[in-house]
Amino acid sequence: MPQTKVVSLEKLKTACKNCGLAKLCLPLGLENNDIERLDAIVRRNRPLHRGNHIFQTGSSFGSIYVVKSGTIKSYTQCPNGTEQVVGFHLPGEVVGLDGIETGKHICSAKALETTAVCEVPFSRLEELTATVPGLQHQMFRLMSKEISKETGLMVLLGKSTAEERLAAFLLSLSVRFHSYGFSSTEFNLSMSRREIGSYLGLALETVSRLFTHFQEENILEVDRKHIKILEMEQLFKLLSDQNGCLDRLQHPQ
Amino acid sequence: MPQTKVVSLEKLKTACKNCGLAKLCLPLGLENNDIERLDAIVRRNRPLHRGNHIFQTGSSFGSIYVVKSGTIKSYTQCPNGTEQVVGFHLPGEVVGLDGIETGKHICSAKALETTAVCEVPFSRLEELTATVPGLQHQMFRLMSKEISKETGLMVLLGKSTAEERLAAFLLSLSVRFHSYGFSSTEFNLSMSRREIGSYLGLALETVSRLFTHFQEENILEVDRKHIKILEMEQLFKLLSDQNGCLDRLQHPQ
DNA sequence: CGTTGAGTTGACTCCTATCAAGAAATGTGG
DNA sequence: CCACATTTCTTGATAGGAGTCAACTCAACG
Repeated sequence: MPQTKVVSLEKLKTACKNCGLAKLCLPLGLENNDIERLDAIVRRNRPLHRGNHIFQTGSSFGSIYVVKSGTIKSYTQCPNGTEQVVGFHLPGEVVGLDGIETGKHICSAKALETTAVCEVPFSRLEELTATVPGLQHQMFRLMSKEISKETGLMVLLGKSTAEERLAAFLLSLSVRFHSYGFSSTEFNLSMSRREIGSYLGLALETVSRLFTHFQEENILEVDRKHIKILEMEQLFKLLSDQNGCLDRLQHPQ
Repeated sequence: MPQTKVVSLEKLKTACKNCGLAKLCLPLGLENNDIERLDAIVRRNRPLHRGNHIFQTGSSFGSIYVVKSGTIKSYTQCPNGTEQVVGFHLPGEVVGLDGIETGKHICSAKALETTAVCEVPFSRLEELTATVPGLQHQMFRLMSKEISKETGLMVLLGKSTAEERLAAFLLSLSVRFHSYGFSSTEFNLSMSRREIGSYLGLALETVSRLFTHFQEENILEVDRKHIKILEMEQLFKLLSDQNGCLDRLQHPQ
């Protein structure tokens, strides 16, 4: 049935694109009906507005989420009230893997702007990974990637200066935007200076100063939330001088 | 066959204990022959001496490793020569999950003292997880735990003072030793001040000063590598003041 | 018994947090 | 649509925590 075949290939693309799990199934050469099975378990909820939560610390874990558009911030609330940002999740990236172990989420996740996510019920995903050849391995890979990020983070937060941290952050965003088809040199930050600072272990004032500093050096063009990278090479140089371990900080998934 | 049953239960304990994957199979109530299958794929290599590598950055990934005794340090080498310690792995803990994603290890792992590890060939483990009910979920949990550690690390490295970092480190060791049956208040550090500093994002001099400081405050008794915790409560207090997000920094697995 | 590496301690410097005030943007309600 | 309130961002001044440099002690080891 050649016609079915063609239809299925189309389905693959659209289904994967829609469910946001493209990275999960595309490299596999999944069977057509496997794609459909994967597609079938995905819930497409209505878009989140700025400030809406996907889940909160302590809430019971049931699904993982794939960002389709917008930005998700994951964070924890420290007892003294301050929040610690632990991740920004751009389109194509996965949120919620922290909850598998205990069955409860150990951080909260909220939308920084209007954001669409796909919900993948985890128990149903596990049924699939147990039966669809190769899908299990893809899940292991996905989680391994998250674990690898830790290495880059330790270098960044342990050894690097404020300048290096912001450079690494901007390059990370650049690469991730690019991999999803956006410009790698011009984009809008959906997070505040404070949130960037929290993520990078810096005070918001330091982040602000660095933006103006990078602008003075003609490395960036900054207009509030709008960023234009003028000298990508300069940003890279800021990293490679001290450490080159930052490559794996946050690659696209 | 009641007798077989008893033997198998014994086997469960010894097999799990030997292979170091106790945490992986014990909570499952695995079938007897499943235990044997898990046990069968584990390779028991000869003990490592201080300085021996399990794997190095860039080497191809084939197995994960479970520490049976001793300590493994995982680290990356920065271009400028300095090393960044990214983890210390105590008995019962797993090393090497970083390699799944790319098929190459992104850090090196070496023994800090005489150390015994079990090697679990990953492709064979994957065959098992695909067929043994529940084992897949345990693997997901194990990896989720590693991902969760990231959250604690970000708080620790992003927001905490030197004092808080060392307190968190010592408490983490304490809990992990305790969970494996060792004393929670008295133990030997297998890593140097420099390595602790690298892991915590501090200079070795700072670590040294903090040890003497803690000793002056009668929180610790320090004799070179030997540590005795006198005031566990004081250590906890150092954390809870600023942040209580550090619980999950490094729990036993 | 000299050599080597690890650890301690002191003096000094510098990066970045903190405090503070003003500017710009965003949101709100009449 | 405008005035007011609120938040975000910027910029400056100051202070403190931890890094760096350096000298010394101590233990390990051949």
